[in-house]
Amino acid sequence: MTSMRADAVRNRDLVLATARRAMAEGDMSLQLNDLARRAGIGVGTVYRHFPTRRALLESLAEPAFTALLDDARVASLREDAWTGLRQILRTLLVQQLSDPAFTEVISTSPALDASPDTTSHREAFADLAQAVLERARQAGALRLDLTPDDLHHLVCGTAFALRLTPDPNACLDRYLQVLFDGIRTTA
Amino acid sequence: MTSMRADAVRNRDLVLATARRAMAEGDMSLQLNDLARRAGIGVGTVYRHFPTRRALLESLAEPAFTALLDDARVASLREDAWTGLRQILRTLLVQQLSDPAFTEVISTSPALDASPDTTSHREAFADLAQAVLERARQAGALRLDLTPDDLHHLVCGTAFALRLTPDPNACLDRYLQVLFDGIRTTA
DNA sequence: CAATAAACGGATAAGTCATCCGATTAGACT
DNA sequence: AGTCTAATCGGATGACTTATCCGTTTATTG
Repeated sequence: MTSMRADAVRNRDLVLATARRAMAEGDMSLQLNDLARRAGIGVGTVYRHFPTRRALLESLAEPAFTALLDDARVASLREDAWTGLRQILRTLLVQQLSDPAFTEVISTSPALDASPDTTSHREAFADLAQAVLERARQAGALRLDLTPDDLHHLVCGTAFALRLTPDPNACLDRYLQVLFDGIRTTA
Repeated sequence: MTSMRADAVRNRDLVLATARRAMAEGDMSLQLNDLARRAGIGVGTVYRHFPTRRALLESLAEPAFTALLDDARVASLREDAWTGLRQILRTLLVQQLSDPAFTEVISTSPALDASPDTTSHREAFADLAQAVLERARQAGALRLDLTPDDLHHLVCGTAFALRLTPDPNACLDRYLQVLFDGIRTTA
């Protein structure tokens, strides 16, 4: 079994924790040198664990992805496909509002150099979303000209709109409603 | 009359042209040092005309703003307020798809250090939009819980969604329709 | 407790940002 | 045309950020 050395694990977690703290303080720059200094470890160590800003982002987004998947699994089992779809859309918005790293990962085309974890999370979610979407379509009232990708883009767009807002959480359900009404078939 | 020196005007235009060329080539970084080199003028000259990346962006966005205003004036005079509103929303999307600088300016809260031109353009547009919105509301069928700002955010969100797309122009009218249906009153 | 592969850390080369100020020049005035 | 001067120019430069490399240290294994 090829496991990581204890100090490596410790330092990796330390970087992640420091990065989260920095983001919570409003510093989105995620400068790896700066994180190293803040975490009290060497720059080389940080760069070894996270060769790029992007790699760090994906690791930061990991828990949000897990939460999203858990939620989507529940949602996909709901009796009413529309309710399930709504729940998934809402969770996507909520996660984006609460986690900038997740936002950046989910709002970007799957990168070629993405971590295996990120890729598999994306695929797992895409499958769940597609299933719910399919059921919702069969239940009627979903626009015919919307692909799963379209919906993905539109949700990210709605999250973007919310971020422009002075109080995103206050606007969440209103904007979600606009999106939701928009993806119904027009009479 | 306090006019600019001829060489100053020339160099300013040169920087703008160089920046546009760079953006057309897909380089969004707008590094002022780099632009200076490309334009064949001194760094100091570039920084004098455009102290920040933001100032440059606003100048680049100027023509798009003018086009938007021209269009909005026409739209606001239309018989049918809904048609006018739709036209304005569409133009906002089209301009954002064709001009990244405009996109960045319009998708941002009015900055305190914004140029007078940008500020007055924004205000003029806000007035026109508000008027059309008001008429559309009276014509019925517009959600009651949407402020002009909400609509602004949602349009920028839709533009963001379009940018995630492989072929934004192909999706434009589809996504616009989703937005448009979303802002109607639900039955 | 040695052996060693893995991980550490920080000096540093390369690249970017933005300012400052001596040199230059456009435009006004004679 | 020639002179003056305030406006503009340009690039050397210092501060800052990025990312690598490699000698040193340490966790793990038997």
